[in-house]
Amino acid sequence: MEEYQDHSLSGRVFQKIREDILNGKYKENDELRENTIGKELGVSRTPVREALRQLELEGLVTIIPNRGAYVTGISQKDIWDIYMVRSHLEGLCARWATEHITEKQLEELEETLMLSEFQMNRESGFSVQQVAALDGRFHAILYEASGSRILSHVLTDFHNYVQMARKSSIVSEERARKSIREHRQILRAIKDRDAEMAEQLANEHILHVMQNLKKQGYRSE
Amino acid sequence: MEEYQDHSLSGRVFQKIREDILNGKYKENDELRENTIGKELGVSRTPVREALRQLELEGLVTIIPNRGAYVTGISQKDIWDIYMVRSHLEGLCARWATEHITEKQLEELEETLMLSEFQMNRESGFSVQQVAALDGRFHAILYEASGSRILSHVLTDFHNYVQMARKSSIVSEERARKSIREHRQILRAIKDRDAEMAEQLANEHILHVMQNLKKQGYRSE
DNA sequence: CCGTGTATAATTGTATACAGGGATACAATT
DNA sequence: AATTGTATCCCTGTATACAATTATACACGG
Repeated sequence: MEEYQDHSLSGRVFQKIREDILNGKYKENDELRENTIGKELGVSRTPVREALRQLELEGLVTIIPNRGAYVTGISQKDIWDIYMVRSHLEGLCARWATEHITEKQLEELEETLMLSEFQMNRESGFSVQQVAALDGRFHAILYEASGSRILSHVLTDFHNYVQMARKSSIVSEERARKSIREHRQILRAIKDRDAEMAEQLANEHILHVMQNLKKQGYRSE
Repeated sequence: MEEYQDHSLSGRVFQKIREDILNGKYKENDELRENTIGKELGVSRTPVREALRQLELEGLVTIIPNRGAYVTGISQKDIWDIYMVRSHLEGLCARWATEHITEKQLEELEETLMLSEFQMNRESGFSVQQVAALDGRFHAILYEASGSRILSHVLTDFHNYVQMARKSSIVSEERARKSIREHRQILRAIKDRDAEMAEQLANEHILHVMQNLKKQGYRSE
């Protein structure tokens, strides 16, 4: 989708700065000087500027004209808010997906889910990385299946946000298993063409993820 | 909020191109050449580039590396989708606003609403421009009052989208009156600290706006 | 000692220059 | 005639240069 970013310098700079903000290298209110960042990354100011302007639009950076760019950061409350918003929208997404999903997408969901279940049952234990990637994939397919560019766009954005920001938080095995079971239920509802049920399940699924995060005592820094 | 844009050239270019996409000057799949646009606006390529990169993030433009920027546009379905998403989120927003609103914000809402009602009762007829502006203001205050940067951000974005895109559509006097009555009800629910009611009313409000638009036979081009 | 004003440095804003990739047109070959 | 190769032009990607604005330091006056 946005893979093109890898090909352009500004794209890579964009991703790098974004990462550095979300994982805390740049902290709240830090000043992001174009020259400094450029030298650090071995590029000129131009790509850095373009990246900063994009980050400004995403809300991660605040630009004061003729003054500079400052890290806005993303607070713990922001994370909770995103989960609340997501819970509503993932519900809507599951509903629409139920109505628009293609056979191919159903298969992809099934495959992703089976891989997840397989990962969880490996004797040698499961790879957190792998499970997280599969989780992301499951949701991404669902977004796509909603048939709504708009909805998909905003959900993908939010997903990225929390995905990166919660990397530090530990995912318990118990929660991982439960999460996959919930995915399974959602998929079943979609296959049954029960939009109402899919919506409710997806809605609750996000709330559960959030509750788990809260229980684990997530802290932003 | 984003008024700074007015001060920088790239900001103005950004707004200009965005406007020209939303009001149809640039049509779907049109190629946006940096040089051409730059010459049209009397600026160099640099601000144009920055603007295009930002628009790409907003989803209005698609950039193919080493090829160019193309208008993605916003279809009629996109508009409906936005209204559906908004209806969910405005509900959530009203709920949170009920819990977080300040006295000052309550007063601002009241004032905005009274001005709207005044506009509608003028003997010389009402100014569509004015009423639309007040409508926007009412919602903006509500977004702010939610106390959620995240929610406010996404709702503002969507509001701008449809605001600009539906400029062509005619707003009936009947609908305008009804809309203001609905605002009045929402405000009452918030004042009563009835979050449940506020959520439901705000939710329905957006759906009504959408239904009205549909009835008027909105067409994208 | 504090505030104000001015000069200077640093940083952003914009334009231009240069390098590289892709499209098009035309020629050559099959 | 069709397809492929190649040269050229145009456009984008990046760097650099120049202009404008803001921050900093220091001197001067109160």
